[in-house]
Amino acid sequence: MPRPIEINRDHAFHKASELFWRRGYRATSLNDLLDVTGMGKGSFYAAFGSKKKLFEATLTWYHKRSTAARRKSSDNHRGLAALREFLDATLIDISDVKRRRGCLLVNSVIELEGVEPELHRLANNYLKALEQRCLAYLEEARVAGEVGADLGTAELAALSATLLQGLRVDSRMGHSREALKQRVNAFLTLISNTPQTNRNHRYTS
Amino acid sequence: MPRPIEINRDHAFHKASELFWRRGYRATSLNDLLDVTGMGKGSFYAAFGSKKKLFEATLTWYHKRSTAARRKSSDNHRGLAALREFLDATLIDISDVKRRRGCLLVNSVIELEGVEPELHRLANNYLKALEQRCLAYLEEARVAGEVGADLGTAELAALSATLLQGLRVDSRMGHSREALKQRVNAFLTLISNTPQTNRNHRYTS
DNA sequence: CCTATTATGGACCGATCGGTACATAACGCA
DNA sequence: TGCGTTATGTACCGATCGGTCCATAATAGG
Repeated sequence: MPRPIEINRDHAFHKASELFWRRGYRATSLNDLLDVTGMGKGSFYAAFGSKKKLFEATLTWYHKRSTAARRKSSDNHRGLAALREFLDATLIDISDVKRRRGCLLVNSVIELEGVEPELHRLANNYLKALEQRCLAYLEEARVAGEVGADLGTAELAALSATLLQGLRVDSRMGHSREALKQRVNAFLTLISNTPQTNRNHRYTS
Repeated sequence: MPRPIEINRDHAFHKASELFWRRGYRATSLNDLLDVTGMGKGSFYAAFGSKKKLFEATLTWYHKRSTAARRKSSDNHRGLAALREFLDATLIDISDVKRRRGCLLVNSVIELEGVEPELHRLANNYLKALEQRCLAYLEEARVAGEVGADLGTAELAALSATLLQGLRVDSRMGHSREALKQRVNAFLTLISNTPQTNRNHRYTS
């Protein structure tokens, strides 16, 4: 009886995420979203409710998508190799130097803190999940004896997550993919298996 | 003859920087700036020209100020100790967990890339200067034999800069000062003097 | 065909944006 | 006192914002 639904939500999320990713939440206007999705205003509000709700849905869509991509590429590895695949998969996402878009989650956390609390919280939660992934890989690596650093696994996971966030800022600064890869390599070299004897001292405070 | 100038530009920069720092460039309206500086609209435009120009001036003011603060605290140290003071001084700036403001330069680079090219470029340049400072300290440390990592000094400086940016994202995410300090300590432990023998392998690609 | 239901896009809304113009108040000096 | 200069606040501007409304187009079943 009714006219069938024509909108492709997945396509809309894809297009919207590109826009939010590159220009941020506030700088992306409703008209921009209409242009890029090809929707009319009526359809847009019928389908998504508001710009804010679309952004929430886009964040979730983005997170699921990139999580699936990373999982796929690191599934066949274990320990440090899996961590490396995990980091590399992230680099692919963020290191397009022409677009300089960084990471939608980091961008959102930075832009929206104190301005859009709910949106900030959502992006923040997704971002924190990454540290847990790092932790899982590092625990495997620790057990396998691949980790030589004289540090707790949780500390290493925290450091990895911070590094990952720094890389996303680097991307936004325009650094090349090679530069980012070099940083990842340096980090992995630092934490990989090294002897524990003869260490001079350990910073504590 | 004339009515004396009452504007305190330094005070205005200070107040404006707090606002831009916490809420970003676009989310800070002209009225917000007028409220916080106590200026009238006429005085504001006579003194600063536009919101954009005020932001540029505020960025520069902020950079000079924080550079001076860091220089002061690391001037009496050399090598790795100086790097540590440098990182700690940055933490003091960004790790107020109640305000979660992160770093004005990083926030601006993220928010304004692709939206306000000139402002982005300005913040980007100031941010890149930090890597040079890290490099200088690390070169001193290398000569003094304090660096044990099997990596080039430039690679370490790049990694330090990336870590520093990651810490600023952490701040925006609401991590506590202690959590940030732990990450700094972990990093310094990683790069400080360790034996070079027996290293398994080195990541290259 | 006709009818019911939904998608569509433009007209329109009030609010807010950054910025300008200007009349007025406050002040130092002669 | 009066003059010259500057600060101040408000009225106002056009543009744009997110969001609502509604007349119209499109498409299914009867």
